[in-house]
Order: sequence, then structure tokens, then C-alpha cells
Amino acid sequence: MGLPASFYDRSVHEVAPDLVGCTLRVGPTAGVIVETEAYDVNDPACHAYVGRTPRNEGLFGAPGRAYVYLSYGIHSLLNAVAEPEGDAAAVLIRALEPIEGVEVMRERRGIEKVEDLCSGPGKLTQALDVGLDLNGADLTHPPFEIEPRAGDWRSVDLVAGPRIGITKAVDLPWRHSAAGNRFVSRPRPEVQPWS
DNA sequence: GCCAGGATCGTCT
DNA sequence: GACGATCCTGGCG
Repeated sequence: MGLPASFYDRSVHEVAPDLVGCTLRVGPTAGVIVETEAYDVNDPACHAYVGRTPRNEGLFGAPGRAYVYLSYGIHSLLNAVAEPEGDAAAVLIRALEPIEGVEVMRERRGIEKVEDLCSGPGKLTQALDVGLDLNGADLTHPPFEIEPRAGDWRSVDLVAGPRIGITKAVDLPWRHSAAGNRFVSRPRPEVQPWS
């Protein structure tokens, strides 16, 4: 059974670390989430900071939906919308450890190295075939499925670090990574105890 | 291995 | 008209 919509109906700062170690499945491909970033409406780096626009409409939507947008005109980035409807907040999925459909990912990415298949927000959307057409889609229904932590991921050590690729509020330690995991995106997080 | 720079286009000013 | 929640390549050591 996948995570219910109520899982996302909390503070984005609880949802973001809790998503690390969960399994994200899209069609025939799946991976364990090893890195996330939290964005909320009081955050200058958040798209919704400037107010509600047609582009960021999805950020204000119901929890448990996908917010997909185009970055740098090239890359689709996947977010999980959190907090009650009307509150703009989302968790950016930054990196996965591939576990299913690796050959399909290799074909889509055009590379062989498993470590490079999903080690970045723009890479994993290509590997999982997540495009703008899935903006607003329900993460609790196919083709999406997000499963709770299981097996060795039951207890995962987290490190929090500054966020990446943004120019505002970069010092907020809202990036959550699985400690020591080699599939996290680069540059690597600065090791800071998160409590 | 590390760093600098280009690609590329939707969105907002 | 400028700028990104990025990725990839090429140059250099």
C-alpha cells in the first residue's frame, strides 16, 4: 500500500525528511528517495513566494499531488505538494537510488552508470519519464506510487545541508539526504547534525 | 578530478 | 528583456 494523501497533509518540514528512504515508483521504474528539499511560501526561493500565478497554481493545491515544472527550459523537476489545500508548500525530489527498471532508465538517459541515472532532480525525471503532462497528477494513484520505508531503509540516517541551485535563502538547511549514500546529487551535502 | 561556460525556453517584469 | 529549485561537455592539471 502506498502512502495516503494524509501523509502530505502536514508541515513540509516534516514531510521532506520523512520522504527520504521511501520508494518512488512511476510505471515500470522505481527508486528509493535519497535526497529532498523543502520549499514553503515564506521562502524567497519558492516559486509561490511572489504570489499565485498560473505557473505555480499547483503549489497551492491539495496535498499528495505532483507539482512538475520546467527548469532552464530543459529539465522537468518533480515536487510533492504538502500541507493543506491553499497553503503553498512542496518537497523537491532531488535524487533516487534506482531499484527497478534500471535498463529502461539506461535507455531513457542514454548512459550506463547507475550512479548517474537519478543523481539529480532533472535526471530522475528523465529516467522515470516524468514530464509536464504529469503536473497536478495524484501521487497516490498510478502511474505514481510512493511506498513507506521498508527493509534496510526502516531506519535511515539523515543529514541536513544548504539547498542547491538557488540564489536566495541558500543558507536554510532544508536539504535532506540519506547519510553516506552514493546516489545523492552533487555537490555533496555539508554534514550537519539534524535534530 | 575540478572548474568554467553554454544550452534553451517558459515565466514574469 | 532577463533570469532560473539544472545538466553536460570540454579544457586543464
